[in-house]
Amino acid sequence: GRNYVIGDSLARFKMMEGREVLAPMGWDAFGLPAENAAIQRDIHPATWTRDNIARMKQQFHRWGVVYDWTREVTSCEPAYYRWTQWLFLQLYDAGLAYRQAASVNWCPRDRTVLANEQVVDGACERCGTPIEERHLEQWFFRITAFADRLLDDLATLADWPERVATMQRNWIDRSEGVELEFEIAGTGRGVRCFTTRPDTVFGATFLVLSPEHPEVEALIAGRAREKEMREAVARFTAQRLSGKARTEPGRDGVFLDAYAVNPFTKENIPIWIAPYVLMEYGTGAIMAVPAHDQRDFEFATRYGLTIREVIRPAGADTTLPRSSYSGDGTLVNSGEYDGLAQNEAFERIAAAVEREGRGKRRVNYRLRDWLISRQRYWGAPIPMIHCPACGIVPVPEKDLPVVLPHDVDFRPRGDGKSPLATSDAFRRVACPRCGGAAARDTDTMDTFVDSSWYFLRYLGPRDDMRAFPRDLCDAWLPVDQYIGGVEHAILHLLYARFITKFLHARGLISFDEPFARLFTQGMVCKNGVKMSKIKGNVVPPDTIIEPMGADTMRLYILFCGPPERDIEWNDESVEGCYRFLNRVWRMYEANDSVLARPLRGAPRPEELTPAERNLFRKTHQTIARVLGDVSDHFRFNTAISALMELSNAMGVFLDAPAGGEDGTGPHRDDVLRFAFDALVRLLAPMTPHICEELWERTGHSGSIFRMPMPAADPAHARDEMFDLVIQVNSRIRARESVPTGTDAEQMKTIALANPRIREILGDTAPKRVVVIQNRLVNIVV
RNA sequence: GCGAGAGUGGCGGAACUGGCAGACGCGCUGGACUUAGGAUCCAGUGAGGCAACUCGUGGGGGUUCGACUCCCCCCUCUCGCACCA
Repeated sequence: GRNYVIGDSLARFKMMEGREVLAPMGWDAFGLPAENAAIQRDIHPATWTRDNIARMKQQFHRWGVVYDWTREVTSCEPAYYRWTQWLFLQLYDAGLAYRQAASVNWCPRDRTVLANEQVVDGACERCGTPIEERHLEQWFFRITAFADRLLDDLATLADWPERVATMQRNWIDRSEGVELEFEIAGTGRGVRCFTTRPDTVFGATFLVLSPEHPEVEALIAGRAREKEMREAVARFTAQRLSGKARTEPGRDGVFLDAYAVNPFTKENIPIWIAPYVLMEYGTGAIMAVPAHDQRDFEFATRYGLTIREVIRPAGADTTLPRSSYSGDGTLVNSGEYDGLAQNEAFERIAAAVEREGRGKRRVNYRLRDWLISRQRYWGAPIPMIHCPACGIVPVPEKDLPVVLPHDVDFRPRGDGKSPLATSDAFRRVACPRCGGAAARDTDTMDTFVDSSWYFLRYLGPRDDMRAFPRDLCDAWLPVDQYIGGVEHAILHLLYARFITKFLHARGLISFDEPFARLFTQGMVCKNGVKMSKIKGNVVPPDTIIEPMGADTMRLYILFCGPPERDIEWNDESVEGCYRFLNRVWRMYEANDSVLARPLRGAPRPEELTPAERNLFRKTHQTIARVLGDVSDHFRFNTAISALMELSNAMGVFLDAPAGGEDGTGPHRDDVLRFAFDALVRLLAPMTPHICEELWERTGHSGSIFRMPMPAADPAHARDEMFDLVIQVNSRIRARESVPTGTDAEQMKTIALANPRIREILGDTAPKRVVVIQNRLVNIVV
């Protein structure tokens, strides 16, 4: 709920600052969590989802969180997913949606495939079940075509948290290098290796292939140690599937009794297989340079393979290193390249490789294409048709949406097929191309497809002619302020960026990033752990709202810490917020005869008594602080403490006698009205209910949220006097009240004349006197 | 291992550009009003001395008249990535 409270308070605040605010809400309603919950309760996912939406809407209402409900979108409604399907067709048309047999992540419990991004530590992100590997035909989106732009444009997202940008950078993980072919001695075949360090090629003293590398079979077959080698391959594969290889990185390996030729040294170098080389990355084979790669070094050490130093750090004359060296240096033992700086050698060797046709420069990414098909019921059907005559045929745009049938056995099956496959009514279709009998694709799309474009739909939520109105999107988007949790750092936020870039590249929108500013709020914890239903440590909002009101809950959430940090829930601190709101209310009640009439014209400071001027000034100071804290940095916590200070100052003011030295004068009521008016307006975005009520009771008509924020006048916020701190050798020895703006020379005189200071100094002459205007004097002796 | 963030009273947290450390709130102590207080109000509240003063922002160095803030080294915690060639 923290997310919504921050967002709502900010939206209300920006409105009162005079901004045009669009705060919409949508339901990412398809997907596994809803579907699993529904299956568990034996009800239809549609029913479960509808009830949940109703419940959450009611929650928002109770919290005082308002959205523009005329723009509500729901991803599981045909009116929405029709356009998700349209998006699929756009990608297909552009050649960016393709079907491929691939070894995929299969969750045996959810009975579906998962995207790489949804696999955490070898287990299903949702249910924690270890994933299995399956070989299936699946739909992919070619996100890798945008890898460079997704990576490079992170630099333009200045208002994104560094943390999130870094996570995306790591995820995409671009590396530049060379793909180089090594000939297998005596066969005429070759093995291609990707390396980011072509400059170390003279130090490549062996090759390592992934156990799944296609060349392995040919190398093993018919060899003397064939049986031993096959067993090793099986063992390595088992290790990888069990996830052991991830958690216990080892340096196991087996020599294949075969050699390759290093194209630069012309030596025969042994070929090994080892599980530390991954088939999924690069070419599934590496040239091992033990002197300059720690993994290769450990491997070579274990099996007694040659370690040849080819990069020497400046100023050092090491021979064989005790560990690998991956830093800068110049080349040695590298023939004609000896003496070159490492980066120079990179270029020269890469050029030589290309010239001689042994390979080419290449860029590799860790990012893989996005696997989007799911063998589950609760999702948008993939708008494709399989025709025995024509092959794969897209559903014509005019036939969208492909409606998800309601009456289907929606439980997942174990055979790798979608529940939709059981529905003949759904599956059977005439081929749009030849008219013959054909079958619909029965998989559904990953929910992250639904949520990758929803922000466009907010500009035309009921439009049934197009997915989004371009003119409005160009005017309003990208989203000015996105507020969410870090958990979306790579999944949702990367996909949404990809789709936006795709639509931009296709000329359908004129911006190419979806979210200009991103704010990731911290988690709410209790007893040190994240509040979650699974942990069972959730404080139900109603236990706060029932006795103390929604405003108290909102205020506490905003007050208890900076919004980007995690907060620790504390029941007792909540009551402090409740007390504050009660104090404000009682202050109104005790002065209702004064406050019932609104202020007409701000008080003029020159007509006020000192006590009145104090409160008047404090009010201006508070306005400045609150506007500054909230507007730029969402620092509601310090804004609220400023408002508490103002309320405390008003308490003191109300206790002041009429007349006299410290008393109030004829303008008392106006000063009080001015302060109370500011307090209520500044507080309103955070605690809307009580402030709206107070606004009405203090003689105003119309909603407070149609009113502007009060403005701070720096001239009126300025303190008349300040505490001059007098230090001797940087230790505070005295202080004196002095008019603001007293010049440096005067400050020095005052400090040196201070009796306490004279006593301390005696007849020692100051060596130096440091004066900081409006702050302090430091006398160095 | 790599990357990001954090470390301040009993607790959550303040401190602008290097200038009064601990704002604001919680808790605690004492008092007032009360049949009562878990309501409200007042006072106090970093530690030691109980005065003058001294010590205090994870630890150790440094720069400076002056460091929570800047620089170097180290420790701890949280999060993310992790055999990416």
